[in-house]
Amino acid sequence: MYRIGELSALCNINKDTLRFYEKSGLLQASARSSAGYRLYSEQDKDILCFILRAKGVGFTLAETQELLSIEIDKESKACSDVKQLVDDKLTEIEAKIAELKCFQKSLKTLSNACCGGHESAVHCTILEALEQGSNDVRYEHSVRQGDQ
Amino acid sequence: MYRIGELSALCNINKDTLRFYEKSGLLQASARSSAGYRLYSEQDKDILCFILRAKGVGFTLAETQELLSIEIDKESKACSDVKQLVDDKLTEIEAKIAELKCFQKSLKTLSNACCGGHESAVHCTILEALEQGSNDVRYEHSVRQGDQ
DNA sequence: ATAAACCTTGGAGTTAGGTCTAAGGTCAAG
DNA sequence: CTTGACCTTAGACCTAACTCCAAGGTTTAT
Ligand SMILES: [Zn+2]
Ligand SMILES: [Zn+2]
Ligand SMILES: [Zn+2]
Ligand SMILES: [Zn+2]
Repeated sequence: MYRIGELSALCNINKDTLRFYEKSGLLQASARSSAGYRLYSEQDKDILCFILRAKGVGFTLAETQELLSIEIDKESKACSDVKQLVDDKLTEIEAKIAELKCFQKSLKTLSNACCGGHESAVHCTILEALEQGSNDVRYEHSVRQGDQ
Repeated sequence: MYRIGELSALCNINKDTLRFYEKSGLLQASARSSAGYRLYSEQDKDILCFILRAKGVGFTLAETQELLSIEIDKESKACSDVKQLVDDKLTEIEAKIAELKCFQKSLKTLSNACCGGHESAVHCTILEALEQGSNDVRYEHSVRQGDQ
């Protein structure tokens, strides 16, 4: 059995996080010492690793909880249940990627149009674009690109 | 001059958000009526649009504040100041995209290995991968892929 | 004159995932 | 028998960007 400090060191996670997971219903220590110290079994450690791996592929704690409840009662659950969680997450992640790529594209356009020099920002195309929301970004200050 | 409800309708934003922006130091109404109602000028509206556009390319309110402080005092600021903000944001966004793509790749691997059928999840490769963290995902249940 | 629709303020609540603090109990070494 | 490292709890605090609420004042229309 591991005490909280041992398990946290072993799995490279904050002790408070472990207590937080307990409070959140993700991971209960399977025993307590006579003094009330949490005692984690090998199986508890395995569950923690499961949680950390789920987190490592992007699942929230609530989703991890769902996965865990399937894991604990595998026999009565189907592959489709598990795959659904993964595929939903994938859809969500892909939507986020799309949004970020949209930001990226806009930012690149802004960055490319700005000379980035030490001239006054009075004619900065970035500021102009944010003022007017125009998409026809023109190059400013008659400076050739490529000096960056 | 616009009252808060007019400006919020015009720019499609919650009135509370406008008050929140004021409290955050982003946008002050340039006048108040005798009854204490906020009165926004055309210029205030322009600043709000600036804020919303900055938000639209991924800037946080704090970053937008920085952009705004440059915008307000353009003469003494340089293009490099503005471009730096954009490029820093771009770097941050690209890091996030990279992280999400990593999640995406892992999730795709998991999804592809799972049959997604109505068999019991006892031998589900997704659960196995999360239990053991193995990367050698094998296909389960001897089911051919492609029936999805 | 009264109801509906508007506005004000301060402050609390939300989500997610922790992180930290205070006040105190326990355990092993020297 | 004391020091230091460890553990306990409840509960506050953090970020970000809102969103909502209560209690009350104002404006406008009928
Ligand atoms: Zn320039
Ligand atoms: Zn510029
Ligand atoms: Zn299967
Ligand atoms: Zn499966």
